[in-house]
Amino acid sequence: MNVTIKDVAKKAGVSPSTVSRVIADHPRISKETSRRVKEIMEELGYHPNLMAKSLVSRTTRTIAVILPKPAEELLLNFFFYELIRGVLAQLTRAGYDLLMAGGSNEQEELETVTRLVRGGRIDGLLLLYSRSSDPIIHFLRNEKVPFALIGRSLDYEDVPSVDNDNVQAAYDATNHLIAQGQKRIGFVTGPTKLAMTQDRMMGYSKALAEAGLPLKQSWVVEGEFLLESGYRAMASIMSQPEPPTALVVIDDVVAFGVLKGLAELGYRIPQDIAIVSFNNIALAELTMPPITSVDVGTYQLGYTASQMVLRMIQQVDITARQIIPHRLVVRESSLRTVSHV
Amino acid sequence: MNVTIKDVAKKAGVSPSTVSRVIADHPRISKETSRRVKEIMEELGYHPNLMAKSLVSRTTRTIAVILPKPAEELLLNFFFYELIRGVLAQLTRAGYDLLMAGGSNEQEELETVTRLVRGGRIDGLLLLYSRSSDPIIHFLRNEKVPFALIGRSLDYEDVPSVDNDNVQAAYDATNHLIAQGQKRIGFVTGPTKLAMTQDRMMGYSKALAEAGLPLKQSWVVEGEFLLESGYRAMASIMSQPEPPTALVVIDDVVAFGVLKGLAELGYRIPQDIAIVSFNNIALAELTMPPITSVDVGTYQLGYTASQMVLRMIQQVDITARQIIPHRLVVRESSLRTVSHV
DNA sequence: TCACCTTGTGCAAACGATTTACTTTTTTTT
DNA sequence: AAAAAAAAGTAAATCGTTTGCACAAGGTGA
Repeated sequence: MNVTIKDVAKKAGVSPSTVSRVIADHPRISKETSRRVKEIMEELGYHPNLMAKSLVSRTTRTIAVILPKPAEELLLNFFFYELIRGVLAQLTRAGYDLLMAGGSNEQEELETVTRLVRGGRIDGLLLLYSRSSDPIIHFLRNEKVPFALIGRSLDYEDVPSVDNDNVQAAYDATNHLIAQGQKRIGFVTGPTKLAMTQDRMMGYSKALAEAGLPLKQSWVVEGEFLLESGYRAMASIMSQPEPPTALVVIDDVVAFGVLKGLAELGYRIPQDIAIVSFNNIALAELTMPPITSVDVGTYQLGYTASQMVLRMIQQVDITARQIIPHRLVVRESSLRTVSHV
Repeated sequence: MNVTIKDVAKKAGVSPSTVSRVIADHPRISKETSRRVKEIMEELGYHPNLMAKSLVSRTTRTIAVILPKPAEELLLNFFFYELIRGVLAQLTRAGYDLLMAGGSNEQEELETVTRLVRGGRIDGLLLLYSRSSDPIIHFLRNEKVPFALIGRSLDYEDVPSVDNDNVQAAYDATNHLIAQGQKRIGFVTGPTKLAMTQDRMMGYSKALAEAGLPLKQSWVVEGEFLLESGYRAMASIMSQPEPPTALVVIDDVVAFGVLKGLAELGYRIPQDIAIVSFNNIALAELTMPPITSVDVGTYQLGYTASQMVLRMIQQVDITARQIIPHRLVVRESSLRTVSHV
């Protein structure tokens, strides 16, 4: 059996309440008593039972991250890991633990969230994505649980969230291609349910429109955030009579697939097809050729979002949407004139 | 205030104990009562308080993963994510949650573990690495907490763990280079404190010895599991009078750095320097050239280790060491005769 | 009919902390 | 030196469950 607060109290010749106050550094406790009790805690190797503590304090010092749908698939995308790195950094700094949970479908996800929230297992949570008409967001608002979104809610304006200006980001990326003289620019996109996808699509079409360039529906392919998606998209998009000569790709990992697909079809990059993508994961600079990518400050996104949740837990009322700046990192994959190494 | 078991009891006109028994599907409860109580639970949106539950049951359905030292750095290596994917898959399957925690140095790590274990916050845990004379392992054995290691303990024989046969893996990798006619084979290694590093080093030297090839100390460079490590290693290793013509690299990410370093120095791969590395992360096939890598079944490693912990929680006594098979995946980076695409 | 199961339920004591409201002791003020 | 105020500590209630034991009612075998 573990050593409890009573054991410490008995050995120190004081009441449990006193020990509790010593732990909490309560001012009512004399220097001398405090010292003695602490010594005994040390001696007995006492550590407070966190469950008992949570039960009475209604607090757990734990934040949950909900892993969407097929967590396994999702986690194949390094973007999320970089995000989690940021989250973890902020949470450990603040002395919070991170709980990862999920479900295998939307229904199960909601059940998990309900279990954790109603069950009092967590103090707040973080959603790593934002899709339209999400029942989880609805639930969390009703329960008034501190939570923040990475991305933005398509349903509610005032959900605390951390996001990029994805419209502008895609606008910049597309304009970069246009500046390189590209005229036939396609888009390999993600699930259209996601806000991020919709925003980037909008920036893309805005740039095309302003430049007076055509947006052909056959140049736009939808997929998942997976390598295979990009890979498969190439077969279809390049087989049409007049294929694009440049592609905006929703995500680096997808772009890796695009690269692989194009290589197999015998296209050279960037000479035949230029590529720009998003997220700028570490490996974007290691492919051949290195990929031009919009750095969205992924780590910052996670770090800031956690900070937001932590603030909300401290009763700070937040309904803000915070924007993390992006930055186009130009590499070989998008350049018209290239001198190969 | 949340709805408690008492609220349900009152509304159903039964005692809290009865409600508790309904939840647990106790056989002594009548069909009729059970039905009525369940109906009311549904109606009130009742969810049991997990903290109270844990307090009395001394169980949390949570497994912790301890992130070593500078978690931030560590997480730059994709190997760990693949590991965590496996862990997560197993845990969610079994209805367990995953808690991630860590510290910024060995001392803090131990404190975190102590807090979680003594504080009763977790049912078991998983260590993602194994270094020599680790105080955490020592602590966990004393406390008799269910835990498993990925890798193997250098201090104790009987620590439940899941590992590869790293000696054999490195032996195979090195022999592959030898079979390609390589005579001057170097090794870019990881922290020598880790069992994995030591084992691979051994397999490497064994293969060289058997083939009657020299092992020059100046061909062996130690580093971290980081891209920079591999990158920096190249400057020193290639500047010597008789540099190696082939390299065994401890990890794919490090190999990425190696590739980058060699490219900058003007070496061609594999014509000038052949490369073999370990872990076979998804991106190993996307670099230019694609990297020959030993697939160690990373996902399996995580999956199996979690399973082991779960079994131990179910009182199954485990002191076994389980070996996950490895497999050399040959790609361009190691081949002597190459026809470029 | 009686002693004895079986079945269904309730009471109350844990689990290990925190916290409110008191009590006791010491110090200060007048 | 008495009264008031401050300091230090305690007892007991509470958080929301589970569970051992008691008990009532109905059924069974002799």
